[in-house]
Amino acid sequence: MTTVSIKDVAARAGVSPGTVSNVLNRPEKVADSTRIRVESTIRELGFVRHGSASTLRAGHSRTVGLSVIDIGNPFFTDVAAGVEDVASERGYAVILGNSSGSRMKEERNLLVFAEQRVRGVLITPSDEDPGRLDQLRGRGICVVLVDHPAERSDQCAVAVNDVTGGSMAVAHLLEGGAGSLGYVTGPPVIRQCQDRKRGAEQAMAAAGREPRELLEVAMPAMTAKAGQQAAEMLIAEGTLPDALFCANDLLALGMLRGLLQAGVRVPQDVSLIGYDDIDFASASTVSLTSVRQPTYQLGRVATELLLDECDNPGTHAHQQIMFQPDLVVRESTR
Amino acid sequence: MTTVSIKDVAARAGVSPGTVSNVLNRPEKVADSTRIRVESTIRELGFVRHGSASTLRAGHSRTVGLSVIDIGNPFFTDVAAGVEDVASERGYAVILGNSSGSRMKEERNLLVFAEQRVRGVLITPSDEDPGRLDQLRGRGICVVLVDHPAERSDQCAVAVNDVTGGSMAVAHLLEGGAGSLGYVTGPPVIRQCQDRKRGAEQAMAAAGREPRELLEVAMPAMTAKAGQQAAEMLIAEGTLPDALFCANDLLALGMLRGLLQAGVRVPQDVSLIGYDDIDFASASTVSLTSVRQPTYQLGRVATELLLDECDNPGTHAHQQIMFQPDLVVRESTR
DNA sequence: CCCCCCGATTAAAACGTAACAATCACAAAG
DNA sequence: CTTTGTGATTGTTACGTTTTAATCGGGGGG
Repeated sequence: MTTVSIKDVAARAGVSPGTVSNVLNRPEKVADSTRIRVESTIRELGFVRHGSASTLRAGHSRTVGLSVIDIGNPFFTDVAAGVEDVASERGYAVILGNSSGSRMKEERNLLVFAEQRVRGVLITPSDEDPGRLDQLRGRGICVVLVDHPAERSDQCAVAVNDVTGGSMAVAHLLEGGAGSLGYVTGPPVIRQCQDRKRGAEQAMAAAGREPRELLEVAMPAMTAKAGQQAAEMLIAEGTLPDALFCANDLLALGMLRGLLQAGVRVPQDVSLIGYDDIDFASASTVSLTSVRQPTYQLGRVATELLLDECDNPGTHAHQQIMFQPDLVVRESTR
Repeated sequence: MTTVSIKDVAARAGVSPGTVSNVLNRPEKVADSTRIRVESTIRELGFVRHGSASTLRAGHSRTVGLSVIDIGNPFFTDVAAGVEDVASERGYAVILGNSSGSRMKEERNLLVFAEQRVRGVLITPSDEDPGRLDQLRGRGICVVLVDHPAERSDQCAVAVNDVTGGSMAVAHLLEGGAGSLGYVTGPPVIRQCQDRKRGAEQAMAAAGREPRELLEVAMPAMTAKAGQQAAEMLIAEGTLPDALFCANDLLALGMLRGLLQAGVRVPQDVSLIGYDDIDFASASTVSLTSVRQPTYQLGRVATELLLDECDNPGTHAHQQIMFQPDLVVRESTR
């Protein structure tokens, strides 16, 4: 019940609190004999440093905040895995915030990060407003954008080229002999959705097709359920194109199920391509052609940039990194 | 850069720091007129409470720690969603730790929790050793077990009956006319795996079958990849039973893909049942029969118990809650 | 033998907030 | 006019750590 403090350790080991602090933070400053004695006292008493006191005094903590759009999407859990690995290698803890695509929840998470005085924030912003992020930077909290390109050069950002990815997807569908094309997407405010659409249109233009032919179906969520609803809708309306590009794999998997349930064969009747190449894409029975992103790397690199910025504010050079996606062809496309 | 403190707000609003603190923590104690004035000054100056200072002074924080075994498993993201919803309703933030099944990582996460002086910890323990948890309790940190029954009555725990679940699964396979039966599982140290196996054996005994007939295939991980490997192994060895019970849906989905790739028809040749009923279970083309758990509820209830224990240490009565699972029959079983 | 220096250690002063007792203003009761 | 009560506000102290400057104890050079 009574928590043991640095003073208790000091008293027990016969040294001053300052020395215990040194053992904890700059072991090289203290003589080996005392260091060993203090360390064993720490274990003996079960002392655990009071992170808050430490943060208060030091002015910053050993934590970073990670704010993602949908923790239920394997894409983001993979990113989070990369973040966590790098962070824990460097002695940082990760506070994970899930915005669920809601601006309000995102703001609440950022407030928590600010209260906790996290060292830095990794964020996949749910909209384009940079105001909140500048506010954080004004508080001395570094911010790195994840899966989002930087509009400006005074910040770090790690992204994957979604225009290229969209273009690759649709080019592949056209190569397969697609006649009519559809793009199944999420809320249009999401940048990823916009960019992938832009890429899709470019690919159509490059193939001498009229971009406006691309039938857009925007769903309110980017989940498997939404994908299945989209399938039912297209079939009921009789507007089913013979090639479909879904803005992520969850939508595509739902679409796949909806199509098959209605007796539509994939890929014979309809070609289907997803985005992200999540694990389940290859595990679905008609395995899903998809656009792979270096997801785990995205998290790793973003975190490395963030911690570099935190630890070397003087020499740090902002970087805007843009990865390229890969097309992974499987069974769901002709 | 310069952080604005409670004193700055006080000076600007013409009150004492104590009053600002009251506005923040006990608004009812302060006159409406001053409260409004202080609140607007807070907004004007962009003041954000220093969580660490607050925690240091108050002796505890407004955060809870959540330690899960595999954040890549949708089961746990669903649990996490329940946790987060309740926590944020009550003004708590969640620090998420992923143990990846590694005891060392789990310990590191718990250390972070202890350093952060979280108010309480929700944990799906990766093994049966209660030592670390008692240590936390010794520090005044409440602990609630999630998806794990309590061995003792001096703690809260929320679980789902895995013995019943395993039994339901195998009983269903037997009803479908299963001849030979297999159980595809993860590391045997995981309690969930053990309990589901026990249930499976009970169901066999109840049907007059010899429990030892159950072919156990233990994989080192509970992922789709591992499931597919298990399929390849069983097929290569020629020991494929005609009914398979997988310890979770990820294994089952991998198994499904492995079987279909090898030309084994599901459910005609092999009946397949998973566990957890994750979203992807119903989205896979041969939709997966599975054992559904009230996953989101698990997270919600556990968090409610935890916060009750934290906030009313006097009147709190420990509870051990055991939910019952449901069988969800789909296409993958006869 | 004195002085200086060096490494090791310590004392003391913050960091920003919460909580408690003390004070204040003021109105109602006597 | 004094007392009492009440609600609002303030002053002060402590939380546990880090950090800086100060101190200590010797060893070596002069």
